Amino acid sequence: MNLEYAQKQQETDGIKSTTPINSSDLKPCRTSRLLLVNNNNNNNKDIEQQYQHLTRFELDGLQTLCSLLRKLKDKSIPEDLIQPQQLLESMERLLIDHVSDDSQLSITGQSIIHYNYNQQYTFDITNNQNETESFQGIKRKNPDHNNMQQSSFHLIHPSQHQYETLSMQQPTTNVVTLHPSTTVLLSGPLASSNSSNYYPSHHPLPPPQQQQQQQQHYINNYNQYTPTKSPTQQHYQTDKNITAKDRHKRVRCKQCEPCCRDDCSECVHCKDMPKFGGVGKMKQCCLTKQCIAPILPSTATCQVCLKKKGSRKLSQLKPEEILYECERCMEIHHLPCFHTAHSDVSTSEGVFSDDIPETWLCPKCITANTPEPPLYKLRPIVRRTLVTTNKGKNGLIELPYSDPSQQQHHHHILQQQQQQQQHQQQYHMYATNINTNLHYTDSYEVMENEAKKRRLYASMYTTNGNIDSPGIPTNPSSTMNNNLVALDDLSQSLNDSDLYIPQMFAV
DNA sequence: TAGAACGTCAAC
DNA sequence: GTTGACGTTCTA
Ligand SMILES: [Zn+2]
Ligand SMILES: [Zn+2]
Ligand SMILES: [Zn+2]
Ligand SMILES: [Zn+2]
Repeated sequence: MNLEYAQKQQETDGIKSTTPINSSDLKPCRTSRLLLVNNNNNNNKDIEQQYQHLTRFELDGLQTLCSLLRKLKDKSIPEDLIQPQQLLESMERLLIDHVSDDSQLSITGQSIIHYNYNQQYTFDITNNQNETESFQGIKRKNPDHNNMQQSSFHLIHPSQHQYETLSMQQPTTNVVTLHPSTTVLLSGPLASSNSSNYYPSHHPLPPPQQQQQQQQHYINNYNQYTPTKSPTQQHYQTDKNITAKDRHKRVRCKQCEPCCRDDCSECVHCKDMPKFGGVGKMKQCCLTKQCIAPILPSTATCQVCLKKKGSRKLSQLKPEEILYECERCMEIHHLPCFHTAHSDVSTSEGVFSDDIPETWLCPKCITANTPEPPLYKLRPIVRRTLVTTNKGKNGLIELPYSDPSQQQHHHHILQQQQQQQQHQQQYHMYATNINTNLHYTDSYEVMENEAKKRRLYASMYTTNGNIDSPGIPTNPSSTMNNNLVALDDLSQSLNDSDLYIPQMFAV
């Protein structure tokens, strides 16, 4: 079977060389860019029974992902991945199963991401008004294996003021959705897997009638969701509504790996700096130390309660104290404040970003179906992060050698962070924006710490270790078909120039 | 349209 | 007040 797939691939002459990017391969659902699997939820049976075709993007991306992971072998395996080999094999089987998929049939307008809501955990927290409310934390992992560094909390049903537990279920089918975004057009393979990973907090299946309407909507408005130009050429109606004033400034996190670097003294921005003999006209930060996790400034203000973010670190904040900026409408809210102000928006749910801290897609914009702005409309610092993750070949950006003492230092910081997080767990079990606080011990880990990568892998399986893969040998060298890996060598294509990106995306 | 320039803001 | 640099406009 692997051979068959490889042969078909040869017919298409590979991903990188000639496979055209067909706009019809783009799926309308643009917030679902993460790799997820169907589960056992009874509510989803009707969906499960339908065969889900994958797009060319999804297949190409998946194949490239498999290819890259194969090459990495035992390196850089996310710690929350229980059975990486089985996962990889499952992905490769998936490729084979879907090799004959029809891209046209993959456009259904229906979400194929589903969750299990069986398990719920309730916590009592105190909100800004010192009133105690019941929240329910969403967890991605099996509680037994869960630690807070890997879990996330997600807002659901704003009107209900609830957080709900989520647990990925073991897949019963190998249906995977990996929706492309416009950033795909800008980047190489796998861009769709890490461009801007949002994970939905709660996604109840709409009633059939609503589903049909939704589907019809996508069909009727397909062009709206299908870029026919490059992202920088697109113009959206919402452009006029969002002015510069709505664009709240972001500042560097001072914690991510690039932030920890020194100025390189060689890039154009460094050369312009007075300290390197320049005249200081450009006033931009060094190209090699551009932050990949820009945060809201301390002056950011909740639109409802008007409280400022203040100088406290994100890790010190209770969940209800964290400000979130919507990537579409640019509004900034505390979650409870959003509930209060928009209790009418109950048909949709917030979706949180794994890429940019303190960022989400607010229920209002989801309900309003606000189109995703083109990349060039994003704030440069945010755009940079999204593009950089793509530009970095699936996040695996090649980083300069750092001496062991430095690594020890960072490791120390990491340990401190973990202790702090454990302390925090005792009070806020679902407060986990930790994933956005990037700390690292080596160059690979820094990228892995970006939750999008980890979740991409981890979401394939549950953490209970009960992975159903009978008959699948685990020895990669003997069972893994190298034909699947033969298409490219991403690490080979990495070089220093990848670290430099044009101003359009760099600044 | 990409890169240069600069007003202005955030951090210190 | 000073420094760094974000977001936008300007320009070739
Ligand atoms: Zn530099
Ligand atoms: Zn940073
Ligand atoms: Zn507020
Ligand atoms: Zn919004």
